[in-house]
Amino acid sequence: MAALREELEVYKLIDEMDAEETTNNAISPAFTQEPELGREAGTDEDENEYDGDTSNLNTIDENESDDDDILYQSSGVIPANSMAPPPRPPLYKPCQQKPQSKFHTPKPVQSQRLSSSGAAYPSEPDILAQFGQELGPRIAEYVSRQKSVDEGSIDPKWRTPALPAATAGKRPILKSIILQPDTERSPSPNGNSLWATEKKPRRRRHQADKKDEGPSGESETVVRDGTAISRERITRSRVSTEAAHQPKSPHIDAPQNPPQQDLVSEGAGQNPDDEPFGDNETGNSTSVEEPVANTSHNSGLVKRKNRRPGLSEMCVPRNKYTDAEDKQMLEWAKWVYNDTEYGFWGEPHWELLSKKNPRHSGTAFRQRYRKFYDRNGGRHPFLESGMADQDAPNDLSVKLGPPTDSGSTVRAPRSDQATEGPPFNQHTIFKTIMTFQDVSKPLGVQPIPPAKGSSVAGTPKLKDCPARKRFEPFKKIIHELYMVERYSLEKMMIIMELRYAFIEHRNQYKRQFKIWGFKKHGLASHVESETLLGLDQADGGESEDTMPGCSFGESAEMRHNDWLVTPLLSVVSGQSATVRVQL
DNA sequence: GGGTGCTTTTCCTACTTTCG
DNA sequence: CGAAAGTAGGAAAAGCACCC
Repeated sequence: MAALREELEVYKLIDEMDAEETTNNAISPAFTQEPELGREAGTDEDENEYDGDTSNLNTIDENESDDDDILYQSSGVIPANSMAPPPRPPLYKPCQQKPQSKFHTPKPVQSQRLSSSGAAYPSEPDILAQFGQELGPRIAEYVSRQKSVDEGSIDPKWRTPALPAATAGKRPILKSIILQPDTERSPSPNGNSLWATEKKPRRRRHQADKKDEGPSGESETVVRDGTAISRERITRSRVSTEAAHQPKSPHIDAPQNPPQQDLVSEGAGQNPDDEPFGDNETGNSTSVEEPVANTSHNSGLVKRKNRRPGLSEMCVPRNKYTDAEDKQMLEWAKWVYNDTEYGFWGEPHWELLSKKNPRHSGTAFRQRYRKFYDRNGGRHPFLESGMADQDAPNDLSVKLGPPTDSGSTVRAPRSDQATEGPPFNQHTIFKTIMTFQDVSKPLGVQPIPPAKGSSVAGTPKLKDCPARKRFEPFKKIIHELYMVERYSLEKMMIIMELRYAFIEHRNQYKRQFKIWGFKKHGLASHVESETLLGLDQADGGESEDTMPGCSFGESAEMRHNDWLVTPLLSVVSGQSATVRVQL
């Protein structure tokens, strides 16, 4: 009992201290200490959970919260010395005293207990009788507080939602999900929780909504109306407006298969102004005769057919793949597969294909082919059925080809691709494409394995500006640091972060280096980067396509000024580096 | 440390379907 | 019939892992 009194005294002190704190800052302490509460609760839970003998828990409950344990010990229901480890640290009290915290979530088990039975808490006379006039009122007050924070008497719609994480991993699922709501929760006129997200009528697309809005959607509109042409794919593609208005074939009843549409509707009548294999660089004798795209048009925008509110009148036409392009791509894949040492799924030869047909990027070609590949049951379309079996091996050791010049080996196709796809007996590309349309399963049904390095857990959010735009103001600075001063990437990243608050992922730097041609390996690369930089300087040192809405704040302005590399560089590099760079 | 490949996510669009 | 909602596709961005 002496230990109990001592413990309660400590509680009192903490309570008083806490009361003072909560008047000024009620959220922060609760927020920071909440996890500790959960952790301790879980520990206790484990202790009780595997005790195996719940008879000692008497009538109240075997469910466990820290306060309950304290109360139980205090009430003598459970001998204090039976709890391991005794004595309990008095650290829990502040947590218990902060139920008003916004982050506090009542434990479902508590709610169940308290709400289901009015005798869950000892009555005040019982407490007084048990603890006497000295400690009894305090404990009664404590119990009263506990009752007050219990949401059992609160309308369900006003209750805070339970946090799954509060119970996951620490508490047995059964204990956390057994809510038995129908035992006590009174029906509400509208039982929906006020904390739940508002259910709005489904709108078409949130992006479209943003366009309807003012400032936030302004940049979008500007991009679409004004600078859309500057987008890389547009400038590169020079999309044919004629292609954008291709009449649909009336007998096409598979709207979800653009290749089929393209195949039928766009197969002829285009200007042969682009010979995919014109330079015969591939050495492929079966060159595609049909043109790939009409690149004579320089208008990147077409009038929107069904203009909706918030959308500009002009739009960028979809850069559809024509059947000729599909043919070209498949021929290209066949050639790469059979006659080259390129890594089949590697970027180089797809980029080369993109150079031949700039209407689509190399990545786009690869993705396009990937879909064909998937729809074909994980087989290359250009292979006969017999060969296809070799192409979709379960053995990962089987490779598609010899190592590439760069040393990278050709990867085997994904072994988990369906190997029982539809038979693929047609040899011609035309029939090949048509065969794809016969695949019963849509593309989405095809098994697509998660990437090894999938970032599903941390969903990447595209920033307001593409990386190219973000990097552009710092190009010269980065060049100076990375190429001239020869700082390592890591050090340069630190410098950029500390000095310019410019934080980018390491790979983003690498990617940008590749775009800019910044390579440290070899003098030629260095010269190349210098040349590239010089070209930009010829443009006035400004990026020609500064995206509206991309604000870099003061950091961006620094590119216009002389900047003196501060001793920070010396700190980072360990060398004397006071460099003045005229930008 | 630097470079590259592979994959997924996200954005934006066209097209189709549904509904008042 | 028109607008809204739904769906699929093209492309870029981004992260991770691997190799040199």
